[in-house]
Amino acid sequence: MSPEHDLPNGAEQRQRVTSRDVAAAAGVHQSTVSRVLNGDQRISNNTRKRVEATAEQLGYVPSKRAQNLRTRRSGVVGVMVHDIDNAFYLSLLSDMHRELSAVGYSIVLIVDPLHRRSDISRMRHLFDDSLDGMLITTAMIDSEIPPALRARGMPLVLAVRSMPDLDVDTVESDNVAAGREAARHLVALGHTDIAVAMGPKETSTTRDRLRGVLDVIQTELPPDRVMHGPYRHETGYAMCRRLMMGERPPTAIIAGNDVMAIGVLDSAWRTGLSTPEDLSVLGFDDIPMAAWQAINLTTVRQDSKAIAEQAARRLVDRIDQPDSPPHHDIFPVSLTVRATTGPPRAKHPRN
Amino acid sequence: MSPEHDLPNGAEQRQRVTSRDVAAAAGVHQSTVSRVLNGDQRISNNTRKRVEATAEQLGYVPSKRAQNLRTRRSGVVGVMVHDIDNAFYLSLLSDMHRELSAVGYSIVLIVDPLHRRSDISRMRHLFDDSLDGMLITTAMIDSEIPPALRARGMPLVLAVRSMPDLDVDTVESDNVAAGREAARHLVALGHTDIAVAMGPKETSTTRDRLRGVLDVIQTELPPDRVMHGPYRHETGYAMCRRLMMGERPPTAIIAGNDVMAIGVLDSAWRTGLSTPEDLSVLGFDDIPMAAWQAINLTTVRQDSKAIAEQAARRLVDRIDQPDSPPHHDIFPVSLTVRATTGPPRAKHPRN
DNA sequence: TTGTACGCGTTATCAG
DNA sequence: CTGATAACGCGTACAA
Repeated sequence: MSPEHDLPNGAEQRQRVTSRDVAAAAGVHQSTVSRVLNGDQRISNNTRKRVEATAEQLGYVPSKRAQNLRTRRSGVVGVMVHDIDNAFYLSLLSDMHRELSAVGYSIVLIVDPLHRRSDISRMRHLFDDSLDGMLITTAMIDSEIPPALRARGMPLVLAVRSMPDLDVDTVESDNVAAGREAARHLVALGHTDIAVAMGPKETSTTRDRLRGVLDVIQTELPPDRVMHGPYRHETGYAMCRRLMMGERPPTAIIAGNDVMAIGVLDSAWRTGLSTPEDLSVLGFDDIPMAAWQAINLTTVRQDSKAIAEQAARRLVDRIDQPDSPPHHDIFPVSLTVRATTGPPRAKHPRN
Repeated sequence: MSPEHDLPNGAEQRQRVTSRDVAAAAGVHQSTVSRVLNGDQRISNNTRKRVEATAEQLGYVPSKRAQNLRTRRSGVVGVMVHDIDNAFYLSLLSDMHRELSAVGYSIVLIVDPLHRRSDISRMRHLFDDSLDGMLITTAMIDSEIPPALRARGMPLVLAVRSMPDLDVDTVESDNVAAGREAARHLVALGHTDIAVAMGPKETSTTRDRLRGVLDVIQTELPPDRVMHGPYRHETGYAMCRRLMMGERPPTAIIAGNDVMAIGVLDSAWRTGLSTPEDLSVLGFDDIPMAAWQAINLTTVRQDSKAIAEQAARRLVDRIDQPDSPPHHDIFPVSLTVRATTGPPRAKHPRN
């Protein structure tokens, strides 16, 4: 970026109005102006009115930069998300924003690329003092950033995904229960050959949902029935292709989340399979799109709004009370049955 | 939020390491530390090494807050978007983030609620000096914020939507051409009764696309064939319902954007209509979802990546050169024909 | 009720 | 090549 241009050139016309200017114009001291604007009670109504009037008239707005330095707070929290193309993370972001801006915080976006490891050196700016706290939705089991931030004393909340080895405020769904619900539903329908097309092994969501599924199935899944990959549409697409082109395609696929499940559906439909007759498909999250007529996906609902709001509240509390013991909030999930799951077709060789 | 707690209580343990601490430990003056970390050339290799070593060892990170005050720059730009549930705005945000963070800027999210007017008093924080610039994607023809920001000398770029009365950097698609492409396609297929289910009247996108459509149709559309509403899925859904339940349903609907078009499709399919036999549907943007098998929407593509990147570059330039003349970039669009448009069914009364 | 004085942690200018 | 010193614009204890 350009260095500071030396003094009175073009750009300098728009000098800011400072509290000193207001003070001079109102015939009081700068500190009085400061007091008035901070609602100090012991200011006479008279001067308060006068100061407020001249401030208004001069169009004075206090310098956030100076306030930040002085108060050692910035009123800004970072929210770490992945490359954003998942409706779940979007509404999460939006809900967090509503909750945080209501209490005076702004949000800066920290994008943790889904594909490549976010090394700590590229994230130096998280360690300057520009943020009052961080909300992290992209934690992996072995992420380096969260422990590093914690060691630095940065107020921190993990949302959606947890880290077993890190004792910080965490807000997530009961993903083991989610996995169980999913598997129970399919087993109850009569499926015996279920494949799982999950997200990355290193995430707590994947690990927990998978554990829930295995709890119910009660038997190890053969290796070709368990796949892992990024939480993306195209991952689901590719996994479904691989599974259904194989020797003995499964009768049901549990996808890592709705976006992947829709990728699975997209692939299935494109190759002429119909759901649920040829294949049952089930996701997690219940993003709005899952309810659309054209998709109509059976899924295990996760309450993203509750998670977002609770995580935001926990962060605000943590900033105010850095030393209180961490909380771990777990929200319930619920199965929503729609049109992509049904009994498997009676057994006979497909031609 | 909590006031500053008086001194040496709990939270104060984690005092920041300052350049003074480093200076003391390295046996130099604080200003030397500053010079080393800013890569000043006239520092002896000897002391440079020593200072860098002790800085590293003490875990020193320069205070952004102090830098901001001193340099009068924050390295933060605001990006104004609507309540985020449109994939188009999401990828826009993500692309802008990539481009801006590459040159050292952070992004703070400003959410302009889609439903209620964002009055200027609720947006006071845009006028403190915490932002180096603003990228606005939510401009309406009569928005108050952009002119107010401009009057204050805030570097400003309008992306996606323009404001005819405001002479600032603007980056948008050729929406008139987009409207023409849409109408030409349907007319060529033989449609003569086309309805438009557009976005808000007060947006340049709506206004321009509608103008393009009328250019081609060459006749005024009857009032019941033109509808306006927020750019949302449910708006498209409701409009389709109203249109198709009426006396003489149209044979084609041009929707304001893809999200609305998908709402239209959702409604049509839910009531048993099939596309394109009973109804042709066409959108704008070409969001990724439009290409999914389950949707397969004919749409006029808008190059959101190019717009995002160009807008980001323009803003960076504007911040560096506040007084250069504004640019107006217009990107071409292109029709993508998929499965939701076709010839109208031969005329006979529906039963 | 208000003015005085100082410091938040840097960057930048001026000496030496 | 490096040290001393002055801002940047505010909040706040202390004095009056």
